[in-house]
This record gives sequence, structure tokens and C-alpha cells, in this order.
Amino acid sequence: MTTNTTELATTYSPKEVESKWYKSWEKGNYFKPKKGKANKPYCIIVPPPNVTGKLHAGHALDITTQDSLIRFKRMKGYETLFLPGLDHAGIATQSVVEKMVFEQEKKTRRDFKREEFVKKIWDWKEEYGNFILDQQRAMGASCDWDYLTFTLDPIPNQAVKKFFVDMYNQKMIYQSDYIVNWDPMLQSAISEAEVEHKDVQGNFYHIKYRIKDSESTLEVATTRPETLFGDTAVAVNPNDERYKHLIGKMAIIPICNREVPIIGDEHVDLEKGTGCLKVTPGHDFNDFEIGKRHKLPIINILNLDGTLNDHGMEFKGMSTKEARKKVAKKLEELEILLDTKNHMHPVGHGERSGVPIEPMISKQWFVNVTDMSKRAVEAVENGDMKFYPKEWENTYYSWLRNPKDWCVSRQLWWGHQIPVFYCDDCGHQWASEHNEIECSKCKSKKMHQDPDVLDTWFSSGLWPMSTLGWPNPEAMKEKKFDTFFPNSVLITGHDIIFFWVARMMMMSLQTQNKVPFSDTYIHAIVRDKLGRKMSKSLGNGIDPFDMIAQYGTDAFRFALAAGAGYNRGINLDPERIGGYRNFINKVWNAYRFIQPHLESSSAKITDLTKLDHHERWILAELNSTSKIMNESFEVYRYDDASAAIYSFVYDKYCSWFIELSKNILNGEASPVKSQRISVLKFVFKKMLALLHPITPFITEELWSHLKDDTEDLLIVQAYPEFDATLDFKTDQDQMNKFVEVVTGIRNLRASVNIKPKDEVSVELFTDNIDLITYFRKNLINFQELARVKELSVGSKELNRPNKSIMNVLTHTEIFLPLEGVIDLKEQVNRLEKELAKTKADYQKYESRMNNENFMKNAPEAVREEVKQGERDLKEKITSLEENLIQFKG
RNA sequence: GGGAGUUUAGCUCAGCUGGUAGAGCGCUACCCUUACAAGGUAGAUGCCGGGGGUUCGAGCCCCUCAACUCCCACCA
Repeated sequence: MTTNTTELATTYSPKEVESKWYKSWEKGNYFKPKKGKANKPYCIIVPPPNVTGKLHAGHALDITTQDSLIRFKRMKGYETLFLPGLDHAGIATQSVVEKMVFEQEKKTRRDFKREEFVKKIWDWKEEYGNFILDQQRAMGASCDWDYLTFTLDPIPNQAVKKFFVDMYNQKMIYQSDYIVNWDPMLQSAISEAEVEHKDVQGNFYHIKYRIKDSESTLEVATTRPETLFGDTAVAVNPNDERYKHLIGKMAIIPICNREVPIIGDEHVDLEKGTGCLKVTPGHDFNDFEIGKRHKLPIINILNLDGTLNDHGMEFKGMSTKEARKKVAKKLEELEILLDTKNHMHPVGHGERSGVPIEPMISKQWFVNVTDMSKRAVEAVENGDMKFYPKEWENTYYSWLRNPKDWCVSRQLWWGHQIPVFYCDDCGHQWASEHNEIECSKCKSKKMHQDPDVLDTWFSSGLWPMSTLGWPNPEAMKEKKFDTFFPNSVLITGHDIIFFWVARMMMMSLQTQNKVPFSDTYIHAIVRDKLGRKMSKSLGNGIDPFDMIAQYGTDAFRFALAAGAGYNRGINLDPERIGGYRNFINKVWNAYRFIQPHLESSSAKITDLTKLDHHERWILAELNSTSKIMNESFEVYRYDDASAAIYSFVYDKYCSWFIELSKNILNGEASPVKSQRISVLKFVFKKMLALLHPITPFITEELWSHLKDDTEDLLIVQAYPEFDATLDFKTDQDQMNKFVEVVTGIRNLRASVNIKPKDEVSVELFTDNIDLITYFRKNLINFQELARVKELSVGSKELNRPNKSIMNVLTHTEIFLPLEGVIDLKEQVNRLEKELAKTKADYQKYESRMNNENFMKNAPEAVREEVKQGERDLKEKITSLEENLIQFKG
């Protein structure tokens, strides 16, 4: 079916078209990797969204940028794999389910057995987890869904165990008492990266401390008086004249009346507070460091839920917040609370739970990243992995160049359980990839596995490998690990450069000795039209589904692509998507225009020598557009690619080529006519191909109307590339001049309010002989495009018409002789204004010409350009001046 | 406190190794011209954040000031 004569609606409706084609592609296995003419693999792995997730604008941008590239490369003949996945997202998912269970059953997870509760999460995952995948499909993601991997699947689990056990045996994973960010709500340690610092209004409490065997006292300032039960020292700066004589004496902590040493430590800031610092190594990161330096004892005063334990004396059982008030009151009663000042200070909050985190000592698993991070830095330094845009290197480096060991244990139930086993009889501890049932040393059956699970990013870091089957040899073969690893490019937002990109780099270099991907493209963060982050509380989120429903997926994708370059933010305004919806509709209507003529077209252009000027021109323009699009996609400049094709469709194909074809198409059947139809069709098909990676649906739809019976779907057609034989420079130059003249005529018509229907006579004057011939040949086109009745074209030697309005281009003078009354004064005004402007321009060129240094230093090309400009403007000025004299006279 | 970034038309943004400012949207006027009113034609709009410097020449390079944004660190 090459033509379709059924009536087409004047507006394109995307809905049915989109689901229809997505099904066809999927059913026809078009998303599966196939060897093509490029004979190279190309693989992108989708950053796996959380199973709790719903598609948001950022995901939509992920999919658009990734899928456009995949489709581009597929058309270029690469063996493409677009690999989808889902992330179990430990904390996020567990808390969603915990909340739900609490609402429904008023129970916490601790009211269940571990297996029972984990089962609940799995149920929840089965029910809601795939929702986001359907949304990805709606976005047009051409993923091979057979590759779909969940981070808790057996293979990723195997990968996690293998990595852990290897590192454990190399002593690169170790267990240690450490001060961690304790989330009292989740009752788990969380990583530094999961802590969000928010400014909070608190108080500075100034407390009087007595000093043993001394009459003098110290004034200590703190925001957290309730932690004084855990204090094991008071610190002052050793250079502080006020206090340094006290170093070595003992201070007495109020309320509990414990004696602690007064120590000197450089960390203490002379300016801050009172210059005296209470040291609580168990509950403050800096104090922990001070404690280590001075070998201070550590006192833990908190229970796991964040309430005070026995050390808290009468305040036992209170939350820190409550205890803070009560302790302050007590201090007041004791008349040692000297002052209370309002104080804004940042407090760490759990990113997921939202509650203030409590620094606390606990036993955790750590990965020593010293060596891995070094290698990860080098891999970027030596170009094995490149960032686009390059500046993001800095973010990456700043994280990896001062690495802190990675706390990977989480006191959760949802995730990969740590593969470490303990013997309850002999106390032996070992790591194993297998489910152990007896102690590897004493064979006792009384043993247990470490109850903690691993940080989500632990499995994410292995993602480029585990999704391709590593470390299972059969799975690696089946999934073609050797073909698709390393991946081609990772595309994600800058907010997870260190969470994820850095970890993948480290873990890949560690396990494969290779970078996981050769490029990383960091796309912008999608914000609302005022540049604010999209958030639930602001209610300014843009729901991709709404956009798809309102404008169609293609329009939405185009809007995102048009905004995706090397920028940091896309401020997305739904109105702009509406603009691109109009563009999609334009493509639709361009098809509606050529559609009735298609029966008399031939499929291919065989003889380039038979092409006429306008046909050569549009092919040359198509050719330039192909060049830009190819180059832009290669370096992730979606914005440039979108702009190029937008302008081709609108400004070249629709505004000029279709308009210039109308008189031919309306005429009798002829070789000229059928050739023109062929070219219209040929170019249209190429245009669809160019556009396909960005707007897959409408292009596939129209392709189905235009394709030959022998042709496959557009999704696997060759992507148009630059072709030197179609580089018709002369035709582009001439056409540009033609466009200028037509615009000039229209401009004159508008300036004297000639009705669009009314015809006018036009006289053109130019000294360019080629142009004279060219314009004469284009009479019919001037008639069509500028409603010209009679056209005369002559050299500037000739006399100009008397009563007329005129316009001067650098190469041509345009005259519209007018019957009836012309407002001479207005004509003169207009020309004088134009003359003044031209003279000003001319002066810029002239002054450069007269500038010795410029002539001496500027490169040849620039000098030539200036000379040409000077000549053109001079000619224009002469024309204007001569004609002004005539008008005035 | 440390670091990075941004500042160009009313809005959102391009602007390659310095050659004299562009796009889309919006706006104005006129048009229902047989592909498209989700359209057509024509048009207006810029001390390229301020100041200084280098250069024949600066939106682009250097210094400085200002405003805004993000990241890291920080519970005295």
C-alpha cells in the first residue's frame, strides 16, 4: 500500500497511533539487538527507577535522551540494546510499605517476622512495581524487555555476593565501630549522601561548668544540652589565652556531676560560641574525631529509637527533643543556665524519613575505597570515560579525590542480605556466596547470617555488569556480555554522579578491570517554568502522563529534546510543549498536502542531472540538515538536532518547497510534475527518517503511508547522512537571493496595505547577469508567492519607474510602480531611515577597512568578508541615494 | 566556611578555537489564499548583569563588584 486516498483529519491525533505502533514494534521484535551495517554494538542501560516510582519529568527526559540515541544508532546500523530495569530502592520501598501497613493494620514491621514482612514488600512490588514500565513504554522507549532486570533478581544477587565475598576475603570490606548517621525512625544507619541538611531554629544554651579544685568556672555553649550525659571531655583551643591555663584540670558536668578532663584541641574555634566545647564522642562527628585524638571514652546515651537510655537518668525514655527542653529547665533551676540565644543551625535529616538523624556509634560494614577511587579518578583523567558536558568531571573528582570509606550496611529487611555468617558456638565469622548451614570451621549448625542488608547503591554499582549476566557464565553468554560490556553511554542527572556514576566506575574497574561505559552524558534537571524544582509541596510538578494525554508523546519528547544540550536546567513550560504539538501537526499536514499526488510519483530519484533548481536546493538543504543531526546526536546536542530539523520542516520544506511546488502540482500531468512529486516524496521520507529518533510515532505512521511494499518499518531504515553529491552550493545561494526578493516584495506590499489578493507589477534591477536570467525564469514563482502580475528584470543602467515604492537589497533593487496616489513623503522617510541605518552599518565596515592594524592582523578570511560587506553596503547606499534624489525631485 | 555554575529580546534558551548577536514561544498589524487558524504574510524588541583591563576587534579572554542557583562540609 503506497497511497492512501482516505480522508485525513486536518489535525493529527496521536493517541491510537502511538499505542498501535508501539505494539507493532514490540511484536515484530524491532527492539531486539540485531547486527547491522555498522557492525558495532551500542548499549544503553536505563537508570533503573524505584519500584515505588511513578514516572516524573526527569524520567521522561532520561527516556527521551536515551531512546533518541538508541533509535539513531539502530538506524545507523548498530547492534543496539536498550536495557530496562527496576531498583528495589531499599529504604524508600520499605518505608512506603511500612507506612501502608501501619495505616491499614496499625502495626510496625517489628510486629512481624522478618520473612512475613519481606513477603509483604514483595507482594507490594508485584502489584505496583511494573507501573512505571508501562509509562516508559508510553514514552516510546524501545527497550528489549526480555532483558528487564530487577535489582533483587538472582543474578544481581549473585553479583552482590561475589563482590562482597571477594572484597571481604581481601580485607577490603571490614566491620568497625563507627559513628554513623542513625535514622531513629528507620532504625538504620544511612549513608552521608542520604542525609539532607536543613536549617533549623534552635537555641544556644550557655551553661556554667564548675572546675574541680578551683573557684573559677567555664561557660560552655551548646545547642544540645541533653547530650551532656555522654560528654567525656571539655575542649578549648590550646592557643586560647582565656582558657589555656585550664587544660589538664577536670571539669564537672552538671546534673550527673561526672568529672571529665579539660583538653586542648585545635578544632575548637576561638570565635564560635564561648570558645569552650563540650565533647560528646558518641553523638557528634567532630567530637568523635576529637575523642579518637585524645583517646576519650565513648558513652552511648541513646536507644535505637532515639530516646535516652539509662545514662539519661531522670530523662530516660524521652526523645532528644523533649529531653533538650527538660534539661534546659533543670539547668535553669540549678541557676547554671547563663544564657539562651536563638540560633539557626543546620541539622541533618534523613532524606527518606525526614526526621533529624542522630550521630551514633554502632558496628557497621565498610568498604575500603581508597584504591578503587584512585583508579576511578584515573580512568576519567586519562579519557577512558568522558563526561558530557565536561564540567561534571569536577563534581566527580571532588567526591572521589577525598574518599571516605563507604558504610554499606543498613539495618533494614528489604535488600540484599549481607553474606556474612557467624557461628554461635565457636564464634567464627566468614563470608560466603552460598547459603551456609553449618559453621565452616567447627561444623556446628548453630550459626546465623548477619541480619543487615546492603546499601541500595551496592547493587546499583554492579548494574552495568549484573544486567548482562555477570558473574554467571551461562547468563553472560546468553545476554552477550562480551558484546555489550562496556556499555556505550550512561545518561543520568547530575544529582547521582557520586551516588551512582562513581560507584559503577569503582566497582567495574575493580571486577572487570574496565570502565563500565565510555561516555557519561549528564542531562539537565527538569524544573518548572519559573526555574523551581518540581516538588509535591509546591504542587508544580509536571506529570508526563498529563502532557502525553494533552499533546501527544512526540510533542513531549520533542520539547524535552529541544531543551537538552549542555545546560543544567530545563525550565519546562507546558505551553512550549503545545508549540511543538503544533509542529507535529505541521508535519501531518505537509503529508496531507502531498498525499493526493502520490500515485503519480516514482519512488526514487535516479538521475541527478534532471533535477531542477528548486529540487537541487531542497536536496542540498536536506543534506545540510542530515549533517547537523548526525553530528549533534554524536555529542549529545539534542537541542541542536531539534533546531535543525524544526527549521528544515518549517522554513525549508513547508514554507518554500511546498509553496514553490503548488503551481507545478496544479498543472497538467507532465514529466516535470511527476519528477516534482517524486522529489517531494523522497525528501519527505528522508525528513521522517531524520525526525524519527525524536518523534518516533508520527514518523512511523506517515512512513507506513509512504513506504514501498518492499520497505520495512521506519524504525530500522537507514539514517540519512551527508552526501557530497547533493551539496548544491550555487542553488542554495541563488535560492537565498530569491527568498530575499520575494520577502522584499511582500514587505513593500504590506507597507502600503495592498490586499493579499490584489496583484502588483514589479520591476527588479540588478547588475548581476546571472541573477537577471534567474529571476526571469522564476516569473511563475514570483506570481505564486508574491501575487506579482507583471515582472520586468533589468540592469541598473535602465531608468527606474516614476511613481513607485522601492526596496533596496545588496544585490537587487525592487520597484513596485503604483497607479494612483503615492504618499511620496512617506516613501522618502522610509528610504531615508533605511539609508541612515545602512550608512551606520557601512561605517563599521569602513572603519575596519581603514584601520591599519586590522588590515595587518586580521586573518585573510575575515578581511575578505569585511571587504565584501563594504562593497555590498556601498552599492546599497548608492542605490538608495540615487532613488532618493528621484523621489524628492 | 569550601567548591561549581548562572546572569544575552517580554519568557525559555543557543551562541564553535575572540570577527561585530540568533531560535522557539509570546507580542503587533493584516489575511478563513483549495496541506495546516494547532495556519499564512509582514513587523517590533537587545548599553549580551555593573565597572575596569588585554586586543586591530570582546557576548566569548583577564581582574573586580553585584544578584541568583546548586553541590560539599558544618547540631559548640
